[in-house]
Amino acid sequence: MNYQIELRHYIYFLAVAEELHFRKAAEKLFISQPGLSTQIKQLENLLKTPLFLRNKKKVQLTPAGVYLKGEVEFILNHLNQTQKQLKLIGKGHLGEVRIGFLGSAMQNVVPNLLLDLKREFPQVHTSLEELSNRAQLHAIQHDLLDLGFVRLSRVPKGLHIKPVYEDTFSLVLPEDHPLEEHRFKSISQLAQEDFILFSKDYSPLYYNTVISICEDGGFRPKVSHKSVHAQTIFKLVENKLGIAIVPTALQIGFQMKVKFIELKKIEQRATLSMIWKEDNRNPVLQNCIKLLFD
Amino acid sequence: MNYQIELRHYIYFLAVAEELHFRKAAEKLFISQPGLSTQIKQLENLLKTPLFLRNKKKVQLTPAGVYLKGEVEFILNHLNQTQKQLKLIGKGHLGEVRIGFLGSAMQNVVPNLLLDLKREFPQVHTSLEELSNRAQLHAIQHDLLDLGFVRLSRVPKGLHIKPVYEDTFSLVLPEDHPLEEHRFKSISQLAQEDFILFSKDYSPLYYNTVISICEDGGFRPKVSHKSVHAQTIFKLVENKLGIAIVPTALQIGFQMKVKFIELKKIEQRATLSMIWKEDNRNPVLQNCIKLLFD
DNA sequence: TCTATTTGATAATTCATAGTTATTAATTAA
DNA sequence: TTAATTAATAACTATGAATTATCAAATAGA
Repeated sequence: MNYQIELRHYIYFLAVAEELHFRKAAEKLFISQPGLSTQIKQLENLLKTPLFLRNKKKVQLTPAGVYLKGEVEFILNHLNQTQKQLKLIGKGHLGEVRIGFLGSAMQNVVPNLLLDLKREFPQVHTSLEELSNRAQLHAIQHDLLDLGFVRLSRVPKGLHIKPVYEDTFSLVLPEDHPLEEHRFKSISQLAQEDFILFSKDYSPLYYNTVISICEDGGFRPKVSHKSVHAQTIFKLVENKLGIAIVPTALQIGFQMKVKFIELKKIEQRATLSMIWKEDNRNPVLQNCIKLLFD
Repeated sequence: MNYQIELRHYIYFLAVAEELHFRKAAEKLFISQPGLSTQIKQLENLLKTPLFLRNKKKVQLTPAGVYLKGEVEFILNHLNQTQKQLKLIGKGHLGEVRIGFLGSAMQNVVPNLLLDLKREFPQVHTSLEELSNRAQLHAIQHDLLDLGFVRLSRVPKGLHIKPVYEDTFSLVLPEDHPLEEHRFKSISQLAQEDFILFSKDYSPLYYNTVISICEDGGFRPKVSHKSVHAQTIFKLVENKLGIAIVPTALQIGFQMKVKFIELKKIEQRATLSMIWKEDNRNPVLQNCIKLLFD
């Protein structure tokens, strides 16, 4: 007499409480009547409370039995519901992804992903945070983030990286700059200008790419300012403190007195990549990755 | 592979989820480690969802596991409470309510409720526990508590909140403090004093209210100490380590060398609210709620 | 009153499986 | 490299759930 109450006891109890008849309840449970009788008696012993009054020809619930019936119904329901939810979570149809991104990813890739997610898995929550490349790396490695959108060519061990979007670069010039789009031939025309760039720290890949675009044009750019915000860079250009080269996607969504000249012929591209941790087991993440490659 | 999930599985799961270590969990359960391993694996098969990530030296919960842990905590607590209630009913008592409260509720609201309960339902048992706002929220959500008395303005989904008592605030000053009640005009007279407050963690609403009382008086209070016990706060004031602002009800029942000045003109009030879970099934709880609103 | 029938409980038995011990493979730390 | 520690696997043991067979008590019909 040293055992434990199990769900079996409650399930059997509920059957008897519903049928008020041991043989019928046993049939419904596909077990024999004596087995049921002993299990119910066991339950009563374990709870130290009689649940049924049986006077040989009539079975009825005690007040304690009535109370327990209600509770058992509730608990078994709750357990069922829990199991259903659990399966959804396991399949990634229910849950949360935490996404980090560079400002320039917000023009295009991230909003599309969010729309697709909403459509396919309406039960999935997303949390979004604009972060630098470096901050995203750190957050992903420390499990503060599931998915990042960065401009990097390589990534530390343990992380995956996959390019998702390639963009040309565009020149950013003050509106009244003498150089017009139809007269633009080569980057070398800008050898004497001051350049404003995203800081090397914010995105080393971007930084080096811009430098190499200029070097391919035969000069080393004079860098006058560095910034981490597109807004700031455009403002500086507007005020004629220099010119800039940025991923083309960035020009959407800003109202500034600047003009853009897309560098179509230049082979360097701004590559936006998706990064995540190899052993991240968030099932929602797997669905995000699938969504982005179908 | 045709068996059923039993409570045993959930109890074992919870132990592993808490320890994140199979051997230690097995010890706590007084069973062998291999037995535990097979039961957990069985549970995962039955639920068709992995609950743990085990890479031989580290055990951690999957998102599904995290969810299940919360649910299992709730269900096991609920079952425990049901068994307790059942025994009381079996003995002819009506049941039990478990009440949590902030210290300041003990001066007034809670004792009255207890007296009313005793008069109307002498068969009902009560268990009382002094807890912080946060601890009460947690306990109510996990069915460790039926009713809480807190100072909060809002409450998570699934819980009900109802204000039960509004109190003015009072200044607490050392007995020989130069400021006398009849010469008190405005809180701004105290701009230079050090303040002792209940810690923000204990009751964020209280904390912010006191800060805003001072800011309405035109200054930002210097906070020198924080505490979670009225006793301690009064002792600190007595020893001239600062002054305090507390709900007026608190002054009853302490013998200290401090004086109180009620802030009658100040619009902020200390609101004590009652909270409970929407789907709490304790029948006695409904009676408590009725008692407090008649 | 005497059967016949139906109820839940008891007794003896069987058998499924929870839990055991012994061992292994993988990982980390020294 | 070795030593120590982890969780998983394999073979087994023994607990106790469930079975069959039976009983005693209650009801209903003749």
